[in-house]
Amino acid sequence: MALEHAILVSLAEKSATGYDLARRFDASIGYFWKASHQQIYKVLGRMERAGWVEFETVTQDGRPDKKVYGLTSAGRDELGVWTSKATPVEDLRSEFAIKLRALPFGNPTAIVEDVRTRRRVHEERLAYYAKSAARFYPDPDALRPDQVGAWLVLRGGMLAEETALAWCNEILQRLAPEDTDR
Amino acid sequence: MALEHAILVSLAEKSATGYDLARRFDASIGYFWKASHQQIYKVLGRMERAGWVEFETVTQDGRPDKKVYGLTSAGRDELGVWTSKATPVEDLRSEFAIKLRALPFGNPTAIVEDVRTRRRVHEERLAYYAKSAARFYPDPDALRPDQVGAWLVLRGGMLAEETALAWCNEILQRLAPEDTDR
DNA sequence: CCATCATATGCATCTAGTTGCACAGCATCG
DNA sequence: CGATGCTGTGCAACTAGATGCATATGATGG
Repeated sequence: MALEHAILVSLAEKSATGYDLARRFDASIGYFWKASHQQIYKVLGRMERAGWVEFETVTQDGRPDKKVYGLTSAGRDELGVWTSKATPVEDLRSEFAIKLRALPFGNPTAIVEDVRTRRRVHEERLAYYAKSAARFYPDPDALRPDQVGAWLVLRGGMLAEETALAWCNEILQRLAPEDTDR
Repeated sequence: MALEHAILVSLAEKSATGYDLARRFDASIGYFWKASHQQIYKVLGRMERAGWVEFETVTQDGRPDKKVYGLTSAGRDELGVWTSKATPVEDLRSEFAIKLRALPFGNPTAIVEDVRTRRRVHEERLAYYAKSAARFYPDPDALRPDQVGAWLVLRGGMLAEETALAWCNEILQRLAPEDTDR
């Protein structure tokens, strides 16, 4: 039920087409919640029928017509209702953890190799978030009030990637201590 | 596709009924991968048809009959194949992150209250993992080789909870600095 | 005596999300 | 000149997982 609300937030920040939303879900919000354009169109239709959003058809020349969606007052109300309810704490769900448990029954060298790959991915993501942070929030102690939420989300992403990285390093230290792994 | 492999690992450790597996998924493995008994029975059936597991029916008196499942050699092979392939790095997916982005459009006091609740949950989980670690692995520097995987998984859980906790504290420091939040 | 819990297995239904495919025009690159 | 990519919207089929319900027996607790 979170995609609905992710879209509400995104449209609250700025009206957009399904296509625009799909691109936002490839960036910014999408760092923490992925969605395909197919899924977005499907949910937008449902939200429109629920009266949370409405659209205006814009004719373009040279390009396909588009539907620009915006929030209705019911949509804004829903954001108030939703943020007033507690969000259940997510359960951990890591396929990789299962793989670690499979160590005694599987292919340890391949698993170590996998950890190295994963470490690289987390390093890249962390670097990317850090770059975004430096670019959009050069002075974190002087944020505009409307920036605080997005900043905290970015911080969450950085913390998560740092932790994932630290975990990879702990694993490598156990499983391949002979290698210089840092 | 991970539940199959979680079950394979669990059965590799020890043969079990669907009911037993469901209980394991309420504990140990289940800290990192939840599954309902319905889902487990469904997947066990599929795995049996695929030839990865086989069962022996055990008649009991006073209790319902049960099917004790164990790995076939094809099942053991599959664990080898699976651990030889890279596991894609999971995308972050946090409904709570969306809620943070909703700060300017929602109910800030309720959100702060939610963060406090979440902090408590993460504290409890961390304490629980730490207790398990102390109990089952009192000396982490002298683990048996077959314990290393499970230990590393537990470490991953602890790191994740510590990070979630740290994030909550950062958020509270921003949104409710007047409170003593530690 | 009734309710609930533990053991034990499963079906039916629904929803969110993935994957594949379709169509249409313009721009850009080789 | 052909291929690819961008803009733009969507349907169809499928899968994993969640939720609700069914059934059977024995033990325990109020």
